[in-house]
Amino acid sequence: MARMNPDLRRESIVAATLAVMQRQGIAATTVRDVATELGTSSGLIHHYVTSMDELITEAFERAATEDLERAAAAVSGGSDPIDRLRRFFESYTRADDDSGMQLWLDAWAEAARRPALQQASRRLNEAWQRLLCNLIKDGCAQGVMRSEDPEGTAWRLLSLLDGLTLQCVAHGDTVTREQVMLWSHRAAEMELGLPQGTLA
Amino acid sequence: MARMNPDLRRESIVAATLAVMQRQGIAATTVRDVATELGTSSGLIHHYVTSMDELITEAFERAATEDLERAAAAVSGGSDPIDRLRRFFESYTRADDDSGMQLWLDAWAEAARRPALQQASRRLNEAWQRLLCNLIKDGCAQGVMRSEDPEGTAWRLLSLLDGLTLQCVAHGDTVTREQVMLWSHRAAEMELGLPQGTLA
DNA sequence: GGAATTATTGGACAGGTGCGCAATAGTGAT
DNA sequence: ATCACTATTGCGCACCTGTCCAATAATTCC
Repeated sequence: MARMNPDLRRESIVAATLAVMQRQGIAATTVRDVATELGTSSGLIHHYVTSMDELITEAFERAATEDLERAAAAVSGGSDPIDRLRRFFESYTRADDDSGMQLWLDAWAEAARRPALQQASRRLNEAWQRLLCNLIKDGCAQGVMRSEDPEGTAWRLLSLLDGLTLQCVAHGDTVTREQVMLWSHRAAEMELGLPQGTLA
Repeated sequence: MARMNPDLRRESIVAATLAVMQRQGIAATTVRDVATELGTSSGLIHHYVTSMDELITEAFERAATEDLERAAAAVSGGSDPIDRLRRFFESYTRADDDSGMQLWLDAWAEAARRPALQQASRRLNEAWQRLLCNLIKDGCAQGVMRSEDPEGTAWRLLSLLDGLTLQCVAHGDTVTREQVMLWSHRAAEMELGLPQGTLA
């Protein structure tokens, strides 16, 4: 393989790791698979990374951070709090792609056994909650939403979304994507004192 | 190891597998670990079981089925629908033990890659939903609960519980057990038209 | 140009994996 | 007491795992 700028090489290794993780799952991702994905030797991976655990954590962190930033960007483009909330739900339930949620399922399951991964997973989950929570606080300040406990409201809406989406991704069709959308919209309307159908 | 009745031996193998799974996680459960747990040789396991996948699926199915039956028994001991619903929540959030939920996290993550496990996980998830759904229908028929869509209500309450409990188990304390209890109670009261505090 | 640096290779290492199989040792029937 | 039966053993097989390291090749600096 052609010699490459160290920073770019590191990038490409993380990207390849992520691709393998999404295809095979976190637990089944090996150094050799990453090397093959990249078209290089396995020794090269360890020249840039001290352990497999570190690499996996970094790849997960990268993917989850990008998803979060994409959502934050979509939200901040909204014209008002209601519109921003609508955009939040849209970017959370990306109908075209299960692999993002599958990665989260893997991370939650592995968290108990991989401290570094747990830390990353926890930090990013809290960041999602904060994004939603700030959005709600804004809506309350502007008088278009009502919530006695924005922190709790954010956790409840996020957990409902997680629980419902989980059913879609893990089991196929116990719950449909349309139901996830409809039900989480209605829950948000109830929680925030919005007229039914506001988010539809 | 002493010779044993084949049926009992099979039982003991599944039980040992479950113990290892709860300690180390589904993905990290090996034939040799099960044999050691049991105090026998690894060859014996394969004399009763054709593949490791089959064994793991069977052990998960066993554990989840027992949990479900325990919950069903607790529920059916309730004096009226409200009491039964209270018992449902109590048996779902067993504060003393994370290992049950950890097993579900593992199962949901592995489901996409292990068809047999997916089938079991899905079937048992649906059975939990049915237990709750029947409880709600009963309550509606007796006029003490209100729900336009018991099926959907059951999925929403279950998913909220899953999403919240997931945070407890995977991340430690992003959400506390008290919050899981309080918030799921309140959600049920809202969904079913019960006065606030009915389930406390 | 030559020299120093370092990205990259490919294989060695110790250990772990599921599975299969001949040999052994209990058990119950005759 | 001898038989057929089978539960149980313990090891062998081929393969996979993360990690390490000497050798090689490409690059940069002087």
